[in-house]
Amino acid sequence: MERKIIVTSALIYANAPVHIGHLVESIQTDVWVRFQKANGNQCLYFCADDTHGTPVMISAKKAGISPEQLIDRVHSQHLSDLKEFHIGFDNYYTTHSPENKQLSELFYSRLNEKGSIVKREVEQSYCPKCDMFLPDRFIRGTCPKCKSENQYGDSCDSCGSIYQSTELINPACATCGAEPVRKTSIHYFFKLADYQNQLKEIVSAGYTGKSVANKLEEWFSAGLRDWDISRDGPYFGFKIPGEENKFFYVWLDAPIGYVASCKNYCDKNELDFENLWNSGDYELYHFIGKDIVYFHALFWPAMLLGADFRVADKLFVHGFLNVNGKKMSKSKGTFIKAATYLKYLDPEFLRYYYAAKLTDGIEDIELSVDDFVGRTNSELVGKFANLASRSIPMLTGKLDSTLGELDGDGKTLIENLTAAKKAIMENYESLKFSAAVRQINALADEANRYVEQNQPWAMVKTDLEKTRTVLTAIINAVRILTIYLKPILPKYAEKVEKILNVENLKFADAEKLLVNHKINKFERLFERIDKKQVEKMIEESKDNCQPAAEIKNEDSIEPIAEECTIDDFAKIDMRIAKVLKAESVEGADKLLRLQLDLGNCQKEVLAGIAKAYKPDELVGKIVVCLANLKPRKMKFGVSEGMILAAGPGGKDIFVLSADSGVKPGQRVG
RNA sequence: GGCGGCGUAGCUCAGUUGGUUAGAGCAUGGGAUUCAUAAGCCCAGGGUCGUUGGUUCGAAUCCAACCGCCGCUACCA
Repeated sequence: MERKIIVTSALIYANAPVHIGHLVESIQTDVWVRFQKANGNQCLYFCADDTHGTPVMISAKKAGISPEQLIDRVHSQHLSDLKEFHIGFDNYYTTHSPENKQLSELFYSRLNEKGSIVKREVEQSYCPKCDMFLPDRFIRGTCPKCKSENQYGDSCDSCGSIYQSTELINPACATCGAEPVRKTSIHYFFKLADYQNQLKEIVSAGYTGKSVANKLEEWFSAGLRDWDISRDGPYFGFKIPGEENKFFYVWLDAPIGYVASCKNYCDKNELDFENLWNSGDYELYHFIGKDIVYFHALFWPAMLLGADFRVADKLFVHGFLNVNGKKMSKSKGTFIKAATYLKYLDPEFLRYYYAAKLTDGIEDIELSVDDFVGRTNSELVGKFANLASRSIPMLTGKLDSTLGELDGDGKTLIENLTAAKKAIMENYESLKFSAAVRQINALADEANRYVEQNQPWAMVKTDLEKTRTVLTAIINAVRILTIYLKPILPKYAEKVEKILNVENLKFADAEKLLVNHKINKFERLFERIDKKQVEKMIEESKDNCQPAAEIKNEDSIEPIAEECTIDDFAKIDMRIAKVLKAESVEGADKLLRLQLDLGNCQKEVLAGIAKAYKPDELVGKIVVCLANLKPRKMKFGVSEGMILAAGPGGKDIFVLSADSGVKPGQRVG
């Protein structure tokens, strides 16, 4: 009987590009979804970008664009990267959507009606200059334990200790450098403890695997605390109904994004959302990493329960990715972006490698570069692709491209292959992909041994029809192995289907035989990895690993600022100035020291334009100077004003000038 | 400090309820081949299964302590 299944993988945060760590989960989920589909089940895969919160807001500010522009751009990058890895979403949406807003408000109002929301005053760090509350990650300072400088507000990278941001020595706002103050505000809290008993029931009914359930047991016995679900503005997110400057915390609307993505899909395809999500007709599973178990095993099901939505049947939790025995590292070049990988290597190699490593457990998985290269070349290329390559061209070249029938030995081989189907499918179903890959490899070994024992290359010289019989067995083996690998290698499977002149192989086809059938010309299925490609990829990752938002983009247009009056403008005294002298500043690579003639006075200005202009180019030039700017003491001297310029930065800075005729000292207005 | 997890060949990992000489792939060495993407086949070396005790006829497997790594959490049991 056909199963109906809805699957989600964790939403990807819109602050950075997709990297090979994200891909563990995308690939795990996609393989499982493709397995379900190839097994004749209906399976829908929903995901989205997680777009709200302070980090997105600040990244957008840094890039000089609006958060909406940032998340739009990142959304298309994410989706195209993931699609290149053949992640077959049925819908990849965004949390910044009307559906998500409406659902977030619905969840909130239902939770509120149940009395699960309370208000309470909290005291937090606040940056008076940026005019906003600061999450711990946006406070930097000296670690109170080991005195390392420039550490995050919650923990120290250097000694690993955990502390409160108030304990930091010399705390500073990460964006502007100002010292944060403590400030109180009313926050909304979700009373998680109200749902403790229901959550315990869900867990004991098998919501998670055993090791995660143990972890949850710890949390239960420690007691469930209220969860702070509001943030004060400015905050990029959804406004809390009835509030002017309060927003839902990003983690409130993020998981609702699963539901919103489903809703959006239903609306687009004229399906009944209630039936899909709430009726119980569909099995419902979330794939997540172990870092977000707390949210998905406690907050999220509690929210669903409180808002009268259906809770998922199971949580599938995986571990982290390590590369060469260590956490992914930007300095080592192992923090590899999906886009960088794609420049050098075939996405199916990574799919295969991850599948070969993934189990149903929460252990971290290890990507060892040497192992990756070795395994890809020996298994994917040497066993699977080569099995096709050593049989199919012989049939097309010497035997009219036509398969014959099987003899006794051939039948034995094929029966062994089909007999393994059940166990392989069970391993796919229970997320033991590594076991499935092992089994499939053993079958490929058997098929390669069969080739060796029958020596079609010798036989073809003496007995063509017997050779056809042998090749028919081998090519049927190729076909069955392809079926087994198809969830992992969809593109490879497509190529094989084309060569074998068959359509859309499914698991049900493993019992069928392809006999007396004409096939197409062979094409190479994979190219082996040259280790140099991997080295280049790692080399490139060493430099090129800035978050997407920090990459300057020339055509990004900053949104127009808040309205101001003519009086506001009058405060700003801009004057025409002539550059009398320009010199580089020793020890500073971005600054030039300019001597400006302002008609009745001169000013010395330090301008950050050294990357764009040489000193000589500026001498004699007419520029616009902000003349009444408070002088600022800098490391290299006092700057008495600033000159106006535009552009994204670096080499692309353009100093404003004026048409001929103006005189130094004239006011701009 | 507390709780949890992990520790099997140079590397990546299997090892089902305790049961013959602990397995696979990669890497290494040798051999026979040559259809194939320097692929495939056969053979070999390589492990005190973190350490030490215990339970048992029998332990990689169960128990305890310790060591090492990782995670959560913290002066509160």
